Amino acid sequence: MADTPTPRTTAPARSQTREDKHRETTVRVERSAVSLVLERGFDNVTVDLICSQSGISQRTFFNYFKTKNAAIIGAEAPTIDENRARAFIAATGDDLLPDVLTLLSEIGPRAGIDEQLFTDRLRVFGLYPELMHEQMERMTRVTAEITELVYLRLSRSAAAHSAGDADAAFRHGQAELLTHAMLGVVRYMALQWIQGNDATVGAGADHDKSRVDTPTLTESLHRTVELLRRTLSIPGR
Amino acid sequence: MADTPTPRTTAPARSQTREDKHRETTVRVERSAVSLVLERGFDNVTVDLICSQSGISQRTFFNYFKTKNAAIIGAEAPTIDENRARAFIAATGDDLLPDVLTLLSEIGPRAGIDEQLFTDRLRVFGLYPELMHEQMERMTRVTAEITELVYLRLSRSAAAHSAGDADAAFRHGQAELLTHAMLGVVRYMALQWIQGNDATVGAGADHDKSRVDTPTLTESLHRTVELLRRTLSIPGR
DNA sequence: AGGTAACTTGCAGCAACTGCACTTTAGAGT
DNA sequence: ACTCTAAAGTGCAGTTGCTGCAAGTTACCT
Repeated sequence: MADTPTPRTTAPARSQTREDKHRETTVRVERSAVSLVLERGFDNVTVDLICSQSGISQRTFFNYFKTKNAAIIGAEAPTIDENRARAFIAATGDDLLPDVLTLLSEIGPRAGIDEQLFTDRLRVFGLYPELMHEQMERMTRVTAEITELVYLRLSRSAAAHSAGDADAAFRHGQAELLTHAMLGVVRYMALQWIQGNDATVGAGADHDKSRVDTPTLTESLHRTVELLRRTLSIPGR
Repeated sequence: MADTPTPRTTAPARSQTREDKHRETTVRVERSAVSLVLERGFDNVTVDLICSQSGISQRTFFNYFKTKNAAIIGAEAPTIDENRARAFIAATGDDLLPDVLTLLSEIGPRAGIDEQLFTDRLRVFGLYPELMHEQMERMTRVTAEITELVYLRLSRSAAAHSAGDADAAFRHGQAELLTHAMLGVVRYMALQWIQGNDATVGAGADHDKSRVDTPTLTESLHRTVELLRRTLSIPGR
């Protein structure tokens, strides 16, 4: 993404460039939205409330976010990191499943995201499943891209012994199927993770807002992959 | 719920029992909604329009359906058929994957549904993915039940050589994971199917509303299972 | 300093949805 | 057949999410 290409002619240490301001208000509003939902419940939070809390007009709110929910679950549309995508295709063909999972789980939590906001949002997801579903739905928007990547990877590892059109079509089907199945697994992971987080939150007293032992994405990823491996060996016997 | 236990004292061939009427108007409104969306586009169909078309007041509409979308995608909450559930658990442990898939794909299209309405709705799903997502989301509501069933099935086939608590927990994890993964596969199937249907619809002229060669649920199910089998043998090598 | 385009905002309005109070009607008892 | 009651249908008023338009305000460039 190259965060600040600064195409401006003069690019000194300006105090408040336009984009900075935009990002700033975006996160400010999102924080307001999330914390308001947490403390008053979804139904008792109106857009107007979020607005006054964030110091913007309602009209501006809807310039920033398409919907009220978008402010809560996050404005940024989930996308795939170019580099990771490249790495994914280039990797050796053996550990496909875990690789796909990794790729998928990395489109959710974006890089430089506000830590507090992130965990709060997670708690919101735990409380209001519909919102999480919406988030998952947004993730499925990139299904096509993922499928393409999986297809490329499959083609790479199979290049040696098959190159017919039929095979290509077949592999495309595989890619699609695999992607959807793995998306389901990601959903499982997300649920597990949220549950785990909720538990630790519940266990620790209110004052303990410091970092508890969050299971780490990589950890639960490994666990899931292992479980998946052991599970999938069953049906074929 | 044993569809017509008729707890009434007098249960002769009454012309229009209360429930009959309710079901009747329900389907009437749903038909109006779906066909209106098809001919005018989602955004150009208001609840008021659907109401006047169906001869009910708006207030009544919202007594029948929770939301506008509910009228379009169908009011009936997807549930699992008791008998099928029983059969699923009782089945031999070998063909788990296809069985789960079958079970899942049968919670969508309900038994005695209006044929025309069904296919029209499918076309709507093709046109407006958000609606299909909503439908899928409703399906995921029964995740817990499915998971339980899968768990029971797993336990049955594994009963011989393991009964520890740890094993039970493990199997529960498996069940959950499997359910979510298979839900993803169902999503894949649904998409494939809709695509196929759209194609045939596009090919046939407008007047040809008779039954074309719809791929049949069982057919595409078999194909999917086969593909799944062949695909899953890859990652483990 | 001045100008232009982007950002912000108020306002007016539509559509989804809800609570409340009232009428209508189906179904049970007599 | 008549009544009585509870359920179902309806009108109305109000809230909330969201949009278009026409201004005002601000940032940035020359």
